Amino acid sequence: MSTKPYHHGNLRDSLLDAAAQLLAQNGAQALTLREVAKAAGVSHAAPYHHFPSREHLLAAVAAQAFAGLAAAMAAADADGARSQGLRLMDICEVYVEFARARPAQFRLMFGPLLAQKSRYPDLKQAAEAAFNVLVMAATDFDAERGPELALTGWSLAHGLANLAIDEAFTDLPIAVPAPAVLARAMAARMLGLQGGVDQ
Amino acid sequence: MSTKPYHHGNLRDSLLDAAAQLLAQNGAQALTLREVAKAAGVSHAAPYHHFPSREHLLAAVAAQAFAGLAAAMAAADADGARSQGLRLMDICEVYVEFARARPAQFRLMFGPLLAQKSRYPDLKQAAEAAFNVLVMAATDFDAERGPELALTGWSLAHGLANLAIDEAFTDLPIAVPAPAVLARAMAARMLGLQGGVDQ
DNA sequence: TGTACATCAGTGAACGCGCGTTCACTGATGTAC
DNA sequence: TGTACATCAGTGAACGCGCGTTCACTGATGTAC
Repeated sequence: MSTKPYHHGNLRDSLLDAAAQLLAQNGAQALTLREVAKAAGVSHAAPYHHFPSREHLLAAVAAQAFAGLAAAMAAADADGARSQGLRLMDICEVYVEFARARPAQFRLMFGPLLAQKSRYPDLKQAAEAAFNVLVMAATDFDAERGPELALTGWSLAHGLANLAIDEAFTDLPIAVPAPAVLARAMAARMLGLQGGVDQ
Repeated sequence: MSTKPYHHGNLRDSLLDAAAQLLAQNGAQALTLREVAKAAGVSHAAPYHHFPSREHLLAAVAAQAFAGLAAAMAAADADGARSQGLRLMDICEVYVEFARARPAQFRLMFGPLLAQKSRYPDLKQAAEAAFNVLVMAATDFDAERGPELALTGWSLAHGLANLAIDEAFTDLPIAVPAPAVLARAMAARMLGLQGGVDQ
């Protein structure tokens, strides 16, 4: 494996991996096709055999990220030992922590660059699958108000996530708990629960 | 005034105006110093007599935008005929509508480009002033839980605003009310009010 | 009121840079017979 | 099993582009005396 074959064999996946890693390091702005190709060990024109343009590559990276977010939320929802309310709080916390752990991915997923998701069917499908995890969990909690709760919880977690990764909470004139704590407390209040962290 | 004097007289303000307009049209990404200078009717090197760099110009634009947001929120809070709860709902609605009316400005204000606001004291001050409007309104509603309510309301409105301008609500498998309606309903639920739009 | 002169606010040419994308090409692979 | 050949997946040079920034300059302004 130390020799470098002319044909890579799995270049598409290698490019995606390299892009995801560069994205995490430098942000979407600085993610250039040439750097991705270099990180994958191929010439800078090679990616064009696998992606029609830089934006298509970014869309594929975003789709993978949505799959990861959906899996993390589904895992939080699957812990059957906890009440459905606590599971929803878990989901919100997972959402916020996902953003904090991968801020550049998170911005790419929801940001303006890929706003027209209908241009990338795989991306659109992945985004909807993630949202559906939340809708179903909220419907399990309250069959009637499910969609409304999902929208509210999403807004809450999304706002918190964005404010946290954009450093809006630093140097604020009031005391601000850690994002994960905030996420649970806000979710609890939204659900009409007592709002404690450990119940 | 139709003649063009060698000395502009008020170029700094003209550049800010031109930048704000170009920002609204094309987004921060496409806002180049050269375009701003052209829109203001000067050569592309002239801005350097007023701003040390492109980023400083953007920071000044963002500071102005924060002042506008603070003023809009303060106006919503100043309607003394309404209960403090309704005023908080107004503030949330104003926040979301501000984002929808000026999405590029909104992204610039909170986005990663200007995340380190301490590098731009005027910007930092303007951002804090806007936040303080919300904190004070929340404290008027509930003296003890003021800061907590402000953080929750901010997250809610911020998430809603971002999701709305990033088109996350289009083509969703569930019905989604208009952002302004959502903002009021979510704020009402957060405050423990009955949640109607007109009360 | 004039005048010398420092300072300020413009101009326009030029620099270096890295980017996305295209192109003709070449080496490797797979398959029909 | 061989062989001819189409197809695929790379290479590396080149293109055009627009950007932020720098620089020497020049015209306008203001002020001390």
